[in-house]
Amino acid sequence: MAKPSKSVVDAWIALNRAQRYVFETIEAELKSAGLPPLAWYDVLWAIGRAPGRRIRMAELASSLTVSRGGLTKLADRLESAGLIRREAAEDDRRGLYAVVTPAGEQMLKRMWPVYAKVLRERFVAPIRAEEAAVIADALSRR
Amino acid sequence: MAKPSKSVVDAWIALNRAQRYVFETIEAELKSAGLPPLAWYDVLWAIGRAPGRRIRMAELASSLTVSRGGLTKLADRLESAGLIRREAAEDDRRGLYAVVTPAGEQMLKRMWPVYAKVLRERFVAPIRAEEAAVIADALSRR
DNA sequence: TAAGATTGAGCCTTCAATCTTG
DNA sequence: CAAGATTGAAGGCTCAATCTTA
Repeated sequence: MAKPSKSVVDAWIALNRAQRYVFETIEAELKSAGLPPLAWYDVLWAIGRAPGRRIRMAELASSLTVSRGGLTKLADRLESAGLIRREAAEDDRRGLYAVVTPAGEQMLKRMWPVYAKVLRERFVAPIRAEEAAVIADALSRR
Repeated sequence: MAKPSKSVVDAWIALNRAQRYVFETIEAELKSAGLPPLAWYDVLWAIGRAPGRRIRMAELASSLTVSRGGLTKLADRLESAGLIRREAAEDDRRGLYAVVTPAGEQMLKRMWPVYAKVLRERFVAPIRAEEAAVIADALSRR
């Protein structure tokens, strides 16, 4: 029974370290700029991407790979901060649409440069562009 | 000011998805085999790697990239389960060494096949070996 | 006063139970 | 009864405060 070779385990460890390192740097930079955590960016971005710039809670949860209960509470925090709104679905009274408010749009624009800067300095710079392409391609293949 | 190109952001997103996917599969397989979470494996493995097969709490924490407080509690759980032991350091009465018990060694041996199987099937198979090498190399370069 | 380790508070997440509507 | 969403309980993490020894 073939075990994963050492280099594969190394790749897995490296994947974890790299992910953690970049993520923690982004979080630290956002915090020191007085901005909300990356998870908030993801929510705002995912809603904005959806057709009609609105999305059902359940669908948003699965696109963010977070549990439904988790999204409900995450959305509560964003809504308290005035960055999103939940609107009743006109055709299905069980459902809600998440929508980005103007303040949410603003926040997205303020967060992006910080986020982008970290990706540029800690992800693009140390990892060459061609490698990034290989990684993106390989990791997407599932 | 150059923004990260689309492919770099794609690589970052892919990195996150891949890491999460493999991690969650490992956790699910361990759980369904009645075994402890991956974090426990990491602790046991890190102690076993250290010179003398023992390691100070603070050093263990930093090698696992977890906070000291977090490690104290994680170690509490492993110790309650009889997998590790904390021994007083003979030369510095402030310090403790974490040591793996025989039951801990056993556990490591039971967890590895499950862990390895997921890496083989979900990480090695979809990502080709040469790519894994590129990824390991690129991601380690920091 | 600093360093090793632990503790308590607070935050965020998941899971299972609940409520409402289809 | 099933599906969308929320709620409460429990688990685990971080941070700051604390205790002990150097």
